[in-house]
Amino acid sequence: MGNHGVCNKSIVLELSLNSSMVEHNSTNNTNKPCSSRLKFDPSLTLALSGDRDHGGLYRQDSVSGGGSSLISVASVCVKREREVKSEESEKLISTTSEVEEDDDDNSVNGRKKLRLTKAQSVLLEEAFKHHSTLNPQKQKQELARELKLRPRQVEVWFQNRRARTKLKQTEVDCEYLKKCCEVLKEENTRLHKELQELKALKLSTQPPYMQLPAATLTMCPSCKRIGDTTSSATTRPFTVAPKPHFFNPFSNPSATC
DNA sequence: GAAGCAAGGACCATTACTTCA
DNA sequence: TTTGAAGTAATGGTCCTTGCT
Repeated sequence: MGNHGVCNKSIVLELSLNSSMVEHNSTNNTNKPCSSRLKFDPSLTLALSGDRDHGGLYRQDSVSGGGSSLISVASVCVKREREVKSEESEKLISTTSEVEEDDDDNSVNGRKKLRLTKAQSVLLEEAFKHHSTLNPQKQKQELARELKLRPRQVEVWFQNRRARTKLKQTEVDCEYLKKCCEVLKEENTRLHKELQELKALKLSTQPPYMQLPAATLTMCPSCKRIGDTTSSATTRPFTVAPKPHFFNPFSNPSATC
């Protein structure tokens, strides 16, 4: 009953901005790596399952005007038919009767979970180390025969294994980003502190007449001058800087203060 | 060559079952 | 013995590519 999926969504959203996100080396070069899909459509990764009814078959429904359920059910039936056919052929390939007995049990509640043996898991892991995807098809068939499993089971195992790998990597990346964030926060705090100190130092070293409210006397960061002291120094010692020299921190977002 | 369609494969989110503390 | 959490096999949906017509 794990809520891995939900957690994963938020993590993926965070990491979609991170170019270091693990690209699954899709040995099947026909398919795009998953990250390419996630990266540019974070809303998709956040969508709940109910929000996903907008593509493929469902889109066709809206065109035809019929209820989406009708078409989707029909398509599921077609798909199921296809799967049954492939499973039938797979059964012919399968050399063990063990699996077929399980299938009979399945008819009771629709799904019974097979636990892979240690040896099977080890062999699958070994295969996964070599290639994270089953390519070509022959490999799946061979592996299935070797493990005395159905090809579909091998396929599913690889899918789940890839998902697990990705989840682990995502968690690692997430930890790394958290650490980065902490470091940046500390750096930010340090810089703010430093700035305050510099400001205080500046005020204490200025002659008393310079210690006027900032609104009346402001230093221009570009020319480092306070007002126009050269021209009017004799008559008016203190003047507010002319407009171009008046520093407005709000119109200059790059300024730290 | 372009368009439409079906099949197949990969990925994803989710479900449901098993195991274990 | 019960229960909740974690692990994981299995399912269903979507998207994309490929091959055929």
